[in-house]
Amino acid sequence: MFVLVGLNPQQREAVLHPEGPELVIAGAGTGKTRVLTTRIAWLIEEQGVQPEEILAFTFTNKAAREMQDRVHRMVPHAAGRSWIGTFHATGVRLLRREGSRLGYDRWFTIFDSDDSRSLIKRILKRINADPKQLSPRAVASAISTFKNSSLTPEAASNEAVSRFEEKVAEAYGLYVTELKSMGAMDFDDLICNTVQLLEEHQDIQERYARQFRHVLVDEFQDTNPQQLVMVKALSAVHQNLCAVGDDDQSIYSWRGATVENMLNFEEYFPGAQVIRLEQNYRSTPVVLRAANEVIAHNRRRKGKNLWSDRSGGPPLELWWSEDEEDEAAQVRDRIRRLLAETDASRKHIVILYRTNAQSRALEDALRRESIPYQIIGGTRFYERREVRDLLAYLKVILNPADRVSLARILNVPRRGLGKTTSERFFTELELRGGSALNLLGDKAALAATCGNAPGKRLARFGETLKLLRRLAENSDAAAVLRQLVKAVEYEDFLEKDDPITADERRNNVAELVNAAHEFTSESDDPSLGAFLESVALLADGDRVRDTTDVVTLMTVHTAKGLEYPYVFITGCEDGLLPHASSIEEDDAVEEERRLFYVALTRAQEQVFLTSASMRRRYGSMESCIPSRFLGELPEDCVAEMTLQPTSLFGGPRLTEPRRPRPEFGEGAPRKHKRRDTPVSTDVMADAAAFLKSKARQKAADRSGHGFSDHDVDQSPEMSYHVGMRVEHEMLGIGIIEEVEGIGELMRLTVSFGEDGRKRLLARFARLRVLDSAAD
DNA sequence: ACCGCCCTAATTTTT
DNA sequence: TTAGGGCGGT
Ligand SMILES: Nc1ncnc2c1ncn2[C@@H]1O[C@H](COP(=O)(O)OP(=O)(O)OP(=O)(O)O)[C@@H](O)[C@H]1O
Repeated sequence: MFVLVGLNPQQREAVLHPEGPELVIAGAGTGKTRVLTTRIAWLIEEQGVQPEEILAFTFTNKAAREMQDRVHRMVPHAAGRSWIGTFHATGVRLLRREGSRLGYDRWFTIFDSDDSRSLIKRILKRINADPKQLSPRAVASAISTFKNSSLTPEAASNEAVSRFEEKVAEAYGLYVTELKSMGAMDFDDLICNTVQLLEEHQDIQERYARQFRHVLVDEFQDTNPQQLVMVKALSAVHQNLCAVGDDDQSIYSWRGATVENMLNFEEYFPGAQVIRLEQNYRSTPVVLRAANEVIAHNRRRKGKNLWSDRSGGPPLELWWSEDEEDEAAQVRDRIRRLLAETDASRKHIVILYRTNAQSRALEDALRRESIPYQIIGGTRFYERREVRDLLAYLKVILNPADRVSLARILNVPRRGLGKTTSERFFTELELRGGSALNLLGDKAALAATCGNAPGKRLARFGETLKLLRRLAENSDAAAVLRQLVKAVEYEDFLEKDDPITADERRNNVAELVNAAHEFTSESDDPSLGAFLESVALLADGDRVRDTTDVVTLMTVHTAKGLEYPYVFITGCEDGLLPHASSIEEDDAVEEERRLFYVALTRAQEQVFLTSASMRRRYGSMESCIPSRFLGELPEDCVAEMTLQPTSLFGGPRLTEPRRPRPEFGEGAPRKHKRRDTPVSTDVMADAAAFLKSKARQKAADRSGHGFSDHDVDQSPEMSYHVGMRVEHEMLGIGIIEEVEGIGELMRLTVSFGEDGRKRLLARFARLRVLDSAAD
């Protein structure tokens, strides 16, 4: 059985599992995905299962494509016939076919989160919600939670205990009705409506459950309750479910995923066989030990026993830096050295971070030195304004009932249809019901509701839409898009709108046209609807190119399931990783730790960790402390490459240096030394000795004070710290509550007793230091 | 209806 | 730092 070659006995057992539910629970890099793929090949090749009798769920479309390709390679005649896709893509596929049973058109519109948000915004305005209390964002996430726990608007309304919750429930109700009336589904609907379809229509459920003799799920730890229902329903007849996952890699609980799906597997699927894989094939033992050690700090977990028979491996390198620019320079220099000194090429290197905002500095550093890179995620291509405008047009062309998209394009490019006209038009439209195209074609009605001149302009706009709609009936997506750009003179609009950015935005338009072309030539359904669907379902991970030789940048979340020889984990600071919003809760910190674990276990050869002592946030500098997770790494796995600069404000040193520091002998123990000596000279000297690189110097110079020793201990503005008693000429005596920024930009929040709190620019405040608070 | 100015709030993570 | 909303002038 050729497909089994090279598998270890446990993997083999998992692949060859005969019938009934099976759970493969195993740590990172143990070959779970490989088992899943091989099992599909084996089922088809050896068990006589037809490719279309197989349903497999992956986390991204790219993973699906890869799985499809690999199965294809192992079993050529199976090409493209199995159902392999994400939960969302599979939901869409079922809903396109059977959605009419729920009252949806075959080409229902898929709302992305942005569309949902605009709809919610409109609804909140309509119900006079205070935008300060009810942000569209919060309501959107509440609605998502409702949907994922299959709570209807009525139920939500009944359960509401506060005025606030009532409003949210009200908005939820309107949102659901509006969506339905527009013939649109949001992301959650793609799952929830599928579940509804299967639950309410036995015949459909039975038909598909009978068809799918085998159901397989990758990354099972990150599925949500609705997805579990979907899996159950679709595997109900044959009960052949193979799920693989790793509870230590559950990192999406914030969007409703629950690891309980996996931990209670045997309860949900009685008689399930559980198989564990313990040999890691990906990483060096050093990386593995580091990862194991860190994750062992989580209390809520079923332990694992991961091992590797690879030998040796370089230690994890830990680089302390001054700020994010400095950090980026270190990363860039280290990459240069990797490329020069090892046989690594750029595509073997990934730079990971917790938040997309962190990519900026890294990107700048790489660009300056012309190291080619790709950024995955962040402000995605399909989120650019010009791209979204055009997509909105396409959505309206396909589905004129989509009022959210219609509202977006009504006056883009500007055609004299401003706020007033827009409001009148939509009020009338909602009053009448029916298609927007009907109203746009009714000149008398338009004139009556919006006035003569605006009415004419609306009618003209309607004509354009109708023309394009007719075109779309028998042309492909690319043709429609090209005609659209011409018809609305979109490029002229870009030029007029802002000549400075016009070029770049025109490029984005060209890129979109290009993407449509590519789609139409590659897809077996080149229609507009199919194109819009592919865009809506596109995941960040899908955009990872692994054929071109470039360094890759992405968030840790996006990196799940991938592997790279060299992994840089940047921003290892408390507040970032673990993220500030998770620090309060133990469970949340554990999820952050899993995130760190995921990051570490992406590495095949070596990990590089960076941690900055200051970081720009919202424009002003804030000091950072090292990530608590760094302290959880086994000492002998880590090599510190730079000295840990102490925060200018005497920030705590969470981790002790791991190596004797030749320059400074043993180094005085200063574990808990802080506050009493805000800026100790020897610490500054330590730092100064290390701050040699040009980038560092430059950054320091720009922020108004270099680390050159002469202004270190005299400059008064550097020695403010929280808890200090100070005197102000006018305001009197106060206590410093907060220190933000450095140098000229340093701002202090000082509490002056009865007189309240003041935020002062340290440079101008002329404060006299009375004394420091005792620790 | 449109434009430009100022203010503010916000960045976790994504299908 | 930046995007989006509110406001007031044209
Ligand atoms: N039996 C084996 N022999 C050699 N290499 C293997 C074997 N099984 C898996 N591998 C390799 O180990 C690496 C990790 O495999 P895979 O991605 O399937 O693991 P995983 O358990 O899904 O990891 P993760 O949970 O981190 O996503 C891959 O490069 C794969 O080719």
